[in-house]
Amino acid sequence: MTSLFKYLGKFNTLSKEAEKAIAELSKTITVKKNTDLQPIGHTCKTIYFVNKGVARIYYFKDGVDITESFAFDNNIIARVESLFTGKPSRKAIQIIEDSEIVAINSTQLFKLYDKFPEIERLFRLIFESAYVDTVNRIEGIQFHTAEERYNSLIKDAPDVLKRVPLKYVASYLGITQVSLSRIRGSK
Amino acid sequence: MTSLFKYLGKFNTLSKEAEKAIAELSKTITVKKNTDLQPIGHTCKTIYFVNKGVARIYYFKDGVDITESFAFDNNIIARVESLFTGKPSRKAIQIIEDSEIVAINSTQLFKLYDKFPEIERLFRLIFESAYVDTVNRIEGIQFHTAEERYNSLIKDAPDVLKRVPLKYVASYLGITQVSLSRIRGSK
DNA sequence: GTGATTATTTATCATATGTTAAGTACTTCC
DNA sequence: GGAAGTACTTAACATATGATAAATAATCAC
Repeated sequence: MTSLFKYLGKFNTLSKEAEKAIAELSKTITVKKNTDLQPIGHTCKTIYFVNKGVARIYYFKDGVDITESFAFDNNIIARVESLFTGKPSRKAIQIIEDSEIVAINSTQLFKLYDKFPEIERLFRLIFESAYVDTVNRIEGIQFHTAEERYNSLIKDAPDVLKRVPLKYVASYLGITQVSLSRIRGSK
Repeated sequence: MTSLFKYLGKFNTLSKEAEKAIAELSKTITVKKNTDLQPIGHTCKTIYFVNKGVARIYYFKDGVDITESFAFDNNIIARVESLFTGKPSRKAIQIIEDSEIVAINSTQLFKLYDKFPEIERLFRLIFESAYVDTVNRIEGIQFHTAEERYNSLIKDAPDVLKRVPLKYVASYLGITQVSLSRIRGSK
């Protein structure tokens, strides 16, 4: 769980008591590739930290599997549209390669906010940062061609292409797998 | 400023002292149509609340004016990608019709967070909600045709079309104005 | 109110991406 | 290690949206 606290420390410095409180409601699990951590239709009550491995959030649009986002080593992943609303999520979290994951119980975590303002601040800062990433992503989706999007993925996150099946990358980029192959072929 | 506190009250109940503290660093201004509240290149240090009127966030992509988002009566608008990072924003906020705006000094507001955890919580909840909206918007952009996006805009926010020039709506939907006209014409 | 500017529509042609289908390459599992 | 399934590519055709240009409509300034 060391790397979790190293990650959290980048957002806010925590007291020993706060770290202990978070550790108490977290547990490390190893997960086999292709496993769903949480199924579609379930209300999200867990924030996951990818210690080592890869995960993605996905859902079905007209029967087609769509990847919303990826998380690699040392990053957090959660279905915020359910986590923050309490509504069931239409999305699932899937593990893409054999991974080591820290599962943080969000119901209990949110209860800690009253006792530990430093923890509330920590997660405020984490999700503010994620919010900024999401706002920036809209720009990338809306006003770049698929090829430009693919090129900047190669540049910003070359790991994705090595560790994630292309079919998942395609829907993440907002195109079909066939289009992605065409773009790759034209190089 | 009454409607601002009515809006804030939907997210978190505030003590009188907290309300007073927020009121002290806010000021109501009337702004003429087509005015930029804050120019491009400026680091965002203000959160705006639209008391009455319409505002939008926009930027230039290859010389073309792109609308990122709108805010109507009784809503908040801020360039979060600058507000939360401290970096200069490539975006501007423009007033679209003569409006009454409450400007909240964010530098001072963030300082209140230490003294008033209830204010930190309030804005955490506000931006968590905005984050969820943004995540949901990606889905709309990425996997619906321009026509579907236009139809759901009519349905969810008919005001937009009445109060906002179509050229701004087009880039918000991620298409050119000519395409938007074609879609409207085909009905 | 008239002219000038700005907003919107319509038409034509170009192009990126989608759809379907088939073929090849790679994995997995008994 | 061979069969079966899964992942990826390639090709041909269809279609939505972009680009450019020109026409009309609405708004603004004096």
